[in-house]
Parts: sequence; structure tokens; C-alpha cells
Amino acid sequence: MLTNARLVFQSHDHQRTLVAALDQATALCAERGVRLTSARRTVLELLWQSLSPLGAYQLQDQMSKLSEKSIAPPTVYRAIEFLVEQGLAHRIHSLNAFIGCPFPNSVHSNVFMICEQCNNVAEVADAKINQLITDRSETLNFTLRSQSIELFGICPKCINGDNHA
Amino acid sequence: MLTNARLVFQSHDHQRTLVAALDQATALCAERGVRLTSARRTVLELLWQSLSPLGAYQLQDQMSKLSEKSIAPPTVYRAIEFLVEQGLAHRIHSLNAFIGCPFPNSVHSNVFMICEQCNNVAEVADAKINQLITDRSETLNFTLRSQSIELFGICPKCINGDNHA
DNA sequence: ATTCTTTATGTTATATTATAACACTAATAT
DNA sequence: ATATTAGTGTTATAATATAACATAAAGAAT
Repeated sequence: MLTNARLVFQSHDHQRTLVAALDQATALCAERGVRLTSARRTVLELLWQSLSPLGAYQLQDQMSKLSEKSIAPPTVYRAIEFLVEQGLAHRIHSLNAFIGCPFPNSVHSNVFMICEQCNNVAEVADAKINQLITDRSETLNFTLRSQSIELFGICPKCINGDNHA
Repeated sequence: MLTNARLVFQSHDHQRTLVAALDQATALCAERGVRLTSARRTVLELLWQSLSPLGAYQLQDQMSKLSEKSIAPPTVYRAIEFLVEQGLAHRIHSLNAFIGCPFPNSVHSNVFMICEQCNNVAEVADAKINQLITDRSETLNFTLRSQSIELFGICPKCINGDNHA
């Protein structure tokens, strides 16, 4: 089970994670011949800087402040669209919000564990769950293309009361 | 594996399903001492009559036509809220739409298989998937409360080209 | 280097989804 | 019959998302 739960649900060197994620994204885009433009990079940075998913209008606010000019929604949505297409970010449907993907190279379709108290989200890549879902789809002759698995609950930090975020 | 995939993905006696669902809902509400009011009943009927999930504003249109007066969004959203709370309907987050639940008595948290071609949705209650998710959550000390599992793909009808819906 | 072409962004307007707040009505309980 | 609670009507507006078209910037071809 590949997971970033430890990262997300516990303290870690955030700046380092962010830099690593951006480096990886840069490399990945170069490889694919797609452009990680300034707007896209900024959105990715903001997503990584945030512990919890950000909505499009939160991103808009932060981008507007950073660039000291007003950014319009389409700019944000386009950047998000790109990042999601490239697997660098995910949409959390239940929250209408977005997070940076900790496994951009992975083909796995992942599971999101969403803390209803602190709003942090951990992404877990679980081969067994994916296998089971694939099996069930085949049994029912359903041609699986993609999936969205969102789990709601309370994260270990919040349960232990040691979440001072 | 409990499933309504056969119902949804193949032809069936739709009117009969609808009546059964409403009877069951009536009984369930009586049992629980909650009121299946006219607005709520209408929304449930509309959800059941539809093969694919309906959005709030589609429901609004249909309710307005049925009642020959203009129904406002809050009325629709309140009815939906009630039905979802009672487990009589589900929200499909990825579609911002709602469907009637074929297993209103079940405690299972279910899996939705969404056809990207015909928009039909099948609901599958799979104990193994639920068990695995419970296990994973425990391993990571995540206190699971609820879940949303949405699978996207092509349903058997559409694959076979025999979907004349 | 210059032009062509493609890709990305800016801008305005608007569509779509959802809820807040308050008035009113209907059902149930006492 | 009245009080209480639950549900609905109504208006306004918040929050999320996209369409359409103009402009600009990057990369490719000559």
C-alpha cells in the first residue's frame, strides 16, 4: 500500500516536500513535452503549500494577491484542468476542491481520506482495492475507465487531539 | 455482492420497480416516524422514474410542470436533503446529481458505476470492498465515517450497442 | 530573423449549483 | 383549542463553473 498518509497526517518537512513536488512536476512536463507555465506552476505551488484541498476561488484569491493583479476564474480553472489532466493534481468531488498529487508518476487510481475536522486529505494508493474494483467491474461487464474514491472521517491527528494546525 | 446492475443496465419492469420503491419508502418512513410529504414523495418518484441521476434543477423543472406552479430551488434541495438523510436517495458527487437508492434498508455504503455514454448509474453493494476500505482506514488510524465511491466507464448496454434509451 | 501556427492567457459575461433568511402554513402533541 | 414543531413558500444571493471572443506568447518553419 503506497500512501502519503504519514506525510499528511503527521508533521513533516513541508518546504522540502513542496520543492520535491515541483521538481518532479517540472521533469514530468519536460518529458511529456507539455508546458508548466507560470500560472500552472503557481497553482501547483499553492496546492502543495496547503495542507487541505483548495477551491478554485481560494486559488483565485491567493493568485491575485501573489501577482498583485486580479486573476479571473477561467485562468484558475484552466490551470487546474491542465494539472488534473497531467495527474499532478486531483479534484475532490465531494468538496469541489483540489489537491496536489503526491504520486504524479503513478498510474494508480487513488483513495482519498478526508478529515472532516481539520479538512486535511491523505491520498492512498491501494493495489488491492483497485484490483477488487477492477474485478467487480469485469463481473458486471462494466468497462472501467476511471474512479473517484473519497472516504470521510477523522484523521489520527484530530483523534489524538494533537492537531494544532 | 448485492447489486442492482442488472436492473439498471438491462431492461426491466420499470413501473413495478417504482411502485415497490415507493411502498418501501413509505413503510420505512412510517417505521422511523418521519414524514414522507408530498414534495419529498414527488422527488423520490422522479428520481425513480429516471434511469439516470437528476440534478436539482432538472427536478425543479419536472416538479414545476407536475404541480403546474413554479417550485423554487430550496423546496427541491430540502426534499433531496431529507431523502439522502433517510438513505432513500444518494448524491453522486461527480455529477452534482441524485438517484433513488435501490437498497434503502441496507447499511452498506455503496459503489456507483456511472456510464459515461448513457449516463445510467448502477449501484453495487460490495461487502469485500467495504471490508477492505475499513481495514485500510484502521491501519492508518483513520476513523471512517462515510464514503463515496464512483466508478466511471461504459455500461454493458452501451458496449453491446443495444442501448436504445 | 520573420512569419506562421499553435498554445496559452486575459476579459467579459453568464450559466449552473446551492443556501441564507424570513414569512407562512400544516401537522402533531398537549 | 392552543402550543409547538416541522415543513414549505418566497426572495435574494452566494458559490462554483464555463462560453465566447480578443490578445499575447511560445515554438516551428522558412
